[in-house]
Amino acid sequence: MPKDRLSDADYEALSNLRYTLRRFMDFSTSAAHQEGLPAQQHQALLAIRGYRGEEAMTVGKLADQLLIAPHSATELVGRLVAAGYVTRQVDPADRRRQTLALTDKAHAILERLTAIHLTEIREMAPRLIDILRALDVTR
Amino acid sequence: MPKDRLSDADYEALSNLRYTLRRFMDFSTSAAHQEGLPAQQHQALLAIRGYRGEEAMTVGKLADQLLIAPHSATELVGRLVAAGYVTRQVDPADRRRQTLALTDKAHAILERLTAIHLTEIREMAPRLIDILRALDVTR
DNA sequence: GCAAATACATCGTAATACGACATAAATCAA
DNA sequence: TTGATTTATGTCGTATTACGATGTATTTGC
Repeated sequence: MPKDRLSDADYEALSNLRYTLRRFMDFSTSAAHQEGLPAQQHQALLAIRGYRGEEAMTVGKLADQLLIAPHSATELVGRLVAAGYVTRQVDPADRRRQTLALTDKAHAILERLTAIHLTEIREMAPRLIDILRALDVTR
Repeated sequence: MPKDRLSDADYEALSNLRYTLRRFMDFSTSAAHQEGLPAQQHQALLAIRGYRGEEAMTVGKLADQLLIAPHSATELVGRLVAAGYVTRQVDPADRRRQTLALTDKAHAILERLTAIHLTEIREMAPRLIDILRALDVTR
């Protein structure tokens, strides 16, 4: 029971959803760049900071969170360490693992970025919910 | 009145939001690839199809929709035309403009992709709305 | 009818995720 | 315990794609 046929309104609503998401992503990328961070590095910092409150993030778990291959996470972390945003140290419990932590510099930047993101999201949310409703209506 | 301070829960909720969005994007990218389409080409087809129901899309308006530079849209359209998904012809009303239209092949693929996207969105929506609520609660 | 603006196009470049491959540590079976 | 397997991370070359710089054609404003 997928449903009848797709209407022009379906395509339009889906297109609008993607446009809204793109604008959010674009806002986010710009905000990160203004803080001197590539978007993916910002996401890495957020994933580390937001990981179940405050558990120990590792390279592999970061890869899971960001939906990238483990070795891509390795490279990303390498850039973050080089830029002074993250420290990496061997996990004593399993010496194959590298635990990651944010530096003060990263905490400061991430706080600013998170604040403006919350503001932006609160502005975007009603529009987003309207679009989701439009898509569900056709159900 | 931005508000007090950011809590662990704020970071976690924002991180969860991004993770949910990434999974949707990842789903979408994979679905497009299974149809032989790079994600950005899929978005272009959707933007052309969904543009206010059925108006004439142009290279420039596509750039606006995709939030890319006009010349990037040119290149993207070039790839779409080469792959047989889009036809491009001079707009008689303004011969600087190129109007874009989908081929039957593109319509067929886009219909399949849109159908499964709607299904996926309906599955994701409740989770998404919960997260948005969590972010607003802290308001 | 000419300057400015608009729309699209071309080419070389840079960023980054990936594939292929490699290393080290932990686990498990005999 | 040792050796095979799995897990976690790392290295290097490559490919994709958006961009900057720049160029051409068309339209518009005065």
